Amino acid sequence: MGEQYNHAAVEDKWTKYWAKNPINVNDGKKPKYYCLDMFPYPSGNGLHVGHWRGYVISDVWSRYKLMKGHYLIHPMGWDAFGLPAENYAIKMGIHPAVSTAENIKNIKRQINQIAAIYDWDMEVNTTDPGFYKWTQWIFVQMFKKGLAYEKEMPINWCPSCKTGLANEEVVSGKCERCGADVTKKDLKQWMLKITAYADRLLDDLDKLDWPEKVKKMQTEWIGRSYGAEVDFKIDGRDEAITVYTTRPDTLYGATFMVLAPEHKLSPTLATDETRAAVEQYITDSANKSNVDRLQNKEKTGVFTGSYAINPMNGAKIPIWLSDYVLADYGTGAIMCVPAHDDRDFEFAKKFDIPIVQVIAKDGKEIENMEEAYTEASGLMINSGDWNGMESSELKVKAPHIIEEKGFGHAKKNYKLRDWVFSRQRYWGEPIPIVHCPKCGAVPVPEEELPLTLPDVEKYEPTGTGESPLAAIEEWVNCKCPVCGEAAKRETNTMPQWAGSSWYFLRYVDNKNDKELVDKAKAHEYLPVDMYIGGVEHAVLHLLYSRFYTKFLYDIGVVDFEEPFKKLFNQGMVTGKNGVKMSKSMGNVVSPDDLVRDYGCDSLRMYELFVGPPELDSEWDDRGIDGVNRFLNRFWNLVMENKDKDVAETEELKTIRSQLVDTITKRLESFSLNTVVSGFMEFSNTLSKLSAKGGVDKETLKTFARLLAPFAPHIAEEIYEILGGEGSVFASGWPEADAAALVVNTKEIAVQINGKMRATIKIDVNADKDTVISAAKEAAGKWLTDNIVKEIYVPGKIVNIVCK
RNA sequence: GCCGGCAUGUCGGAAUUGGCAGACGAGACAGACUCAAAAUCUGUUAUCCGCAAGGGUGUGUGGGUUCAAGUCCCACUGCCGGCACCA
Repeated sequence: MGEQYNHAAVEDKWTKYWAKNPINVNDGKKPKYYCLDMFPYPSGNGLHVGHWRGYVISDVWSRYKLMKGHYLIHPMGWDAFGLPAENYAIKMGIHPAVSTAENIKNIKRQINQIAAIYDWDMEVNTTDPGFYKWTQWIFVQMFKKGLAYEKEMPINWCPSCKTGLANEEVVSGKCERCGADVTKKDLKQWMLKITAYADRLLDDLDKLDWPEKVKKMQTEWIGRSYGAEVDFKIDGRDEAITVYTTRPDTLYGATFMVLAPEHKLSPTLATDETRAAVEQYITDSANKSNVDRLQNKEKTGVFTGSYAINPMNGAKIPIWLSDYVLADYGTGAIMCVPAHDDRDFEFAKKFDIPIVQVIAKDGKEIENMEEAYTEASGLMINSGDWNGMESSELKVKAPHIIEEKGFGHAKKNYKLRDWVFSRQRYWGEPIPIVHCPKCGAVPVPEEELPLTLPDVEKYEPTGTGESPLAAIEEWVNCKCPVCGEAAKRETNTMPQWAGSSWYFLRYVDNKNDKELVDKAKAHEYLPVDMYIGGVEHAVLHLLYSRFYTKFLYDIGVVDFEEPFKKLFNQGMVTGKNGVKMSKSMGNVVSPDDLVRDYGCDSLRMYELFVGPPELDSEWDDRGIDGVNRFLNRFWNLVMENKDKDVAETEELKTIRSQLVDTITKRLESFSLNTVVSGFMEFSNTLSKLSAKGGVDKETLKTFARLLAPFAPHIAEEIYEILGGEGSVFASGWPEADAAALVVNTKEIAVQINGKMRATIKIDVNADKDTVISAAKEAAGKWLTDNIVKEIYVPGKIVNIVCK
């Protein structure tokens, strides 16, 4: 037997070789393949084995594409703005730029241990002024197109972080980052009008090769619905309350209305008798945090004392206030049809409001209604001239009827809301806007970008809602770019999402200071062919990136509308019992020691072998011994056979082709865990053949080539030992010999009455009678004289049914 | 509550999509090598009955379709993730 495999020496040798002889080169002829990882936030904790897994998956896929003859775009960068660096600065007094740079250094070291073929010439960092110049530039373009606007609105306020939060950052009423209960605060906020793109964001999902799950989540997040806006006159006043409804067909059944307490008409509806109660209810709702409002399932409400007129039948219906109506969806007011809506039904029952059924169930009116009838099908009743119409048809026609009658119109609505884009924080891109007393909000001229983030003494949020930047007078005070008069800079910064919404465009032209990206380069290398990352970004990051790309398409920066053609979500790696790896749980496994003890190749393969890549997997350190033993066994197999000059037999040729076929199929279907087990199986088979007579070099070489994307170092070494020319990655992806894959004999199972009783060897081309009689012979003792049925599925199975 | 996903040996997980359940690996047990241990190699390892040959049972639960069900259908249970009164 040859020398033992020394992973440290071999891995070091090939790391140096690749540095001198790059394997991913653009000769201008190869088709490009852009494989992108979701870039990391450079946390001080470094990477754990879960982060590693995503990068290994993308590297295996990239190397496979490389061997298939592509030029790879496989870049890496840093999403480095954000709260943790700032909080660390507050705690330790270290500038975020300093701690971030340190963290990047450490994580880059860890990423290099993976031996992924990232092109570091393409590296980007969202905190680099040369990068955020363009993040700011995009904002200015959006401002010019009216997509960035200021709005005074009640925003979510985290009293602990002392900062505003986007709706998306509030998780069940609590701050996404610190877990504190979120309250509300009125602040002037920069907003991005993502809702202007709602239809395109929804409709274009069809074009994407993404997991259905993610598409569905985005669809629901956008939440498009079709209905009508209807005006209800307030009794005794000239004003009307406009409501949005998806069920205009049930208009005759509207027996009351409910307004959100925040609705601007709410305070005006109170009468002398109800004023105290109404004002109390409005105050209470305003003070309630989102948590209380959500936890209290029991509906609350107060009658205003005012009435509205149902425009269809002229009925006087009471107007109520309740916090189950949301101020910021639809019009903040609803018409209530208790007979056909669960929530309205519950409310009507509780407050004893009449219930009028307008759609017949099974052709009849329901006696003693106990729950709302929510089906949109059935004939209309109690509905004047609509009686007898089919409700599902009326639902479509009603908006037009209403429009003709002049008290409403058809309307589309979305759950998607505009994006709150300002943060009262230091560590983010300054929003490039100047507030001039005369000219209003004016963008910083493009030639003055980047508007760099100044140094501050104190990073703490001010607690008043202002950013720490507000304290730097010489930065805040400036001249208006339009009129030249004294003006003040915007002091809010952008959210972390700003940079990550477009970074993938910058990789291919990361040093360009004239344009965000050169058009020719963007056309040549983009869009991204494969995007790999965690499912936690299914909605926000992926939706924002799609929005940005569509906007940049509209202003002619790029010539494609969707950034990511294919998406793969890898599962999480958890600790024992599926517990998420976290510092506080003390179950974080660092890859560093494993790389040192077992080598990069072993860890790469174990990251894949631990479970199906798309599912969560429990990490168990002991499992890595299995793949490590496999690599050593394969090494020993090569050592045994390298000088033997074994002739290629038919059997070996068949095994070789099966190996290529199996690995390629599993790899193509992203079943990376079974690729690894496939390697083990074939290695075991070859070991047995080696003991008998030996294994030919061509087979071992093919094995090494297939192994290369997974365990690149050992594959290179073995390929070289076996006399391969140059890098194994230049050898192309092996092809299976179709002729050798054809098998003539096969062992199949024989079932009697569905129970497996024997196996027989058959000629795959044998006819049914031949196979059946062979089966009868093999399983004769189970047969009776009364044979009911004989089934032969060619090449698969025999089943004989007898009584 | 709604929408997804999952459920297979002691453990992680396979099963060509309806065709021999438990591949591959971990762990455990036994043996070889060794003064000894580690490493390595060989074997056993779902479960029940049986000395054995052999047979029965078995993929969360209950039913169904089928020659044949881990896989399809119906009902249910448990766990994980997402959304949370969206009119």
